[in-house]
Amino acid sequence: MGQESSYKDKKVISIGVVSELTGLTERKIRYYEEKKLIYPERTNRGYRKYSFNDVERLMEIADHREEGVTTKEIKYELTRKERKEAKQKMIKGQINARFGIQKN
Amino acid sequence: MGQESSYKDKKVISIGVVSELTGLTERKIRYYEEKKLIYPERTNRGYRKYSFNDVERLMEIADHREEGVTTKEIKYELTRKERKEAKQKMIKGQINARFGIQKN
DNA sequence: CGTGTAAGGAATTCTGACACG
DNA sequence: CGTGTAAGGAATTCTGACACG
Repeated sequence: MGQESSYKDKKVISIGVVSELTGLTERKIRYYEEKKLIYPERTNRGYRKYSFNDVERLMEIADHREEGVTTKEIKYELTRKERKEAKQKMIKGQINARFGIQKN
Repeated sequence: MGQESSYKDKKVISIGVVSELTGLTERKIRYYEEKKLIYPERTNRGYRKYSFNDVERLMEIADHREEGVTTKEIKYELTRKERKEAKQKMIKGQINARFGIQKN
């Protein structure tokens, strides 16, 4: 429970497949990286690798772009959203620490 | 609940990445496919694509091979295991159909 | 049977740049 | 600013085959 993210976060998808999955051109995907909206990893040889989370994020980005939202604004939104989620996670951690299942 | 498999089953990983993930050579991975131990999909251009499930399966195969189990025997084991899981799933489905949450 | 390897070709991905607006 | 495209090179993947055992 609460740790089913292992697959969703693993960076293993090539840009070509991400392009198919999202409908975005590779050019756009690379551009959003340049603008720090997304952070793929790299293989030894420098090929980009994305996670399913990245794919979802790219689809959100695409939706916003279609509505005319600039990359800068999208970045702001995305960052805000992340802070919020990180906070939720932390609170949950604190609760578990006091009332949750003991680890030993 | 019970349908978190979407990522695990999606075929999106190239053979090169699968090779890194499993430690198997591409030759071996292709051979296991030839022997029907695994069923990757293909991109438009014919490149193999694997799921995380396939990766796990390959690691099981690797373990068995290390112990000297032949591909034929492994295939038998894997098939048996699948039948078992399919059965569980079906039973669960029947229970839900009678006592589970209504769909309409 | 299971796996390595060299072979040749086709498709992928990468970067930096010019273009348009 | 956001995206297309042509450019040249490097790395990936594919198949069929020969090798060994």
